[in-house]
Amino acid sequence: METTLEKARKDPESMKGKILAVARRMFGEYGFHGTTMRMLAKEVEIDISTLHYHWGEKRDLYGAVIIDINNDLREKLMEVEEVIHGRPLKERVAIGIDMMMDYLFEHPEISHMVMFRYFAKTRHDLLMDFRVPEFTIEIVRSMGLKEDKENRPLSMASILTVMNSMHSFISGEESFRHMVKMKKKDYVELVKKTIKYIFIAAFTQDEEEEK
Amino acid sequence: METTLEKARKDPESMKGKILAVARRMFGEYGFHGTTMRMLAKEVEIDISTLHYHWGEKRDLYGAVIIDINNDLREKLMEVEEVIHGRPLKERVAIGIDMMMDYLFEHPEISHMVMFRYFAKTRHDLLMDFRVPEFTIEIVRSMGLKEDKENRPLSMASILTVMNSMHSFISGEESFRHMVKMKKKDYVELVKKTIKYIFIAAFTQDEEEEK
DNA sequence: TGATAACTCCATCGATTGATGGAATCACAA
DNA sequence: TTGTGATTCCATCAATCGATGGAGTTATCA
Repeated sequence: METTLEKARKDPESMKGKILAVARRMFGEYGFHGTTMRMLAKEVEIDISTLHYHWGEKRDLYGAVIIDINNDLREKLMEVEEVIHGRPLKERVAIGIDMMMDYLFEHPEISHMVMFRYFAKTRHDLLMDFRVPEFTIEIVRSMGLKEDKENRPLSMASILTVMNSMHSFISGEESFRHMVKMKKKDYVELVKKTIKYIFIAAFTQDEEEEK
Repeated sequence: METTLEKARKDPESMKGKILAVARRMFGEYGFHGTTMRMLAKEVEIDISTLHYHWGEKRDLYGAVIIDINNDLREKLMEVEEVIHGRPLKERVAIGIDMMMDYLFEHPEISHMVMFRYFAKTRHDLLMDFRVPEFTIEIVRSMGLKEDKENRPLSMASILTVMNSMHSFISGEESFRHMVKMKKKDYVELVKKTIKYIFIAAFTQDEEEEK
């Protein structure tokens, strides 16, 4: 049976699709409690009961948003992996960062949602998680970092650090861009440059030492 | 005249002080909309109207929390600066990270609140900001990073990256610790080790090249 | 001791929240 | 056209939200 989420993903122009898109954006900006069903309804220009008709209760819609973003992230990561496969480490890091940053800047609600899930609690238990553990391990493998028992935690934590740094600059753009007084385009370039500046040096330091 | 916040900071055992401490923790965990006045009252074991008696309306209390945390952060940064002053770059970075991580792990609500202010919006306008721009510039100066017109944005963005990485691992401990399957103590050590592994290499790469 | 201020809680308010029943409308196959 | 299911909206609900008035209690000091 086709689920509501599958319908919404297949046809973004449908009512279910429109609602899902708005929910991604609003839940990302205001969080679960900060977003009201009436805000969502008003944004889609429908009645609040139409919202419930399509998606059931609030937490179901929120859960659908998380699953939806999980799917998007997985697709993107696989795409990145195909491109960087076989290249030298320095290139793998640089290309991976560039591709992910371009993608996340186009879909900032992904970073917003990920940050919210990591760092905020909800009054009710919403037991739906991003698949970050699996993703992290896959990236460690894809990047060819050390996976022996000794170094595996360091590798995983390093990947988490670079992912979090990306999400931070995307999600916190409003705060940080004002801070460096830049226009959108320059901010994007600065952030990409900075993250590559930091993490290429970090990830290649062992290779450099061996030379 | 002594403000309510000053009283609360001066005497943490007073009712105002207790409320402020609980508010820091709860607002940090659940955010502005996720925290209700009744939750706070219940946690302090007082009536909700006693809450209003001491702190006025909700956004005033929230604002006091932000100012309070700003004060704490400023004090800590000055303390770090005193310690690292005059040491070589590699030591400045290592000590700075160690001191800040120890401090933030002791007061995780600081990281929670900072993350919330960066990445989440509220339905109402709460125009109170952390003094991150000033702090960032001070750290760039304290660390002795390049401040010429060419490199200043990169230096600021790099400091933002390391600060955000620290806050991320503190605030996201619940998510990330489960991911690496570690006990608290080991997690703390892993995170400190990882951040130093990454950022010492990053911040000293220009020096290394010059050699 | 008595007067005053500071404090705490009970009861309650109006506004907003998530959610639903049912009538009206639409799309479309028979 | 007619009938049927899908869709949309109006009206409304109970629950919860932030906030307040006022009575009762405690602390302070002359």
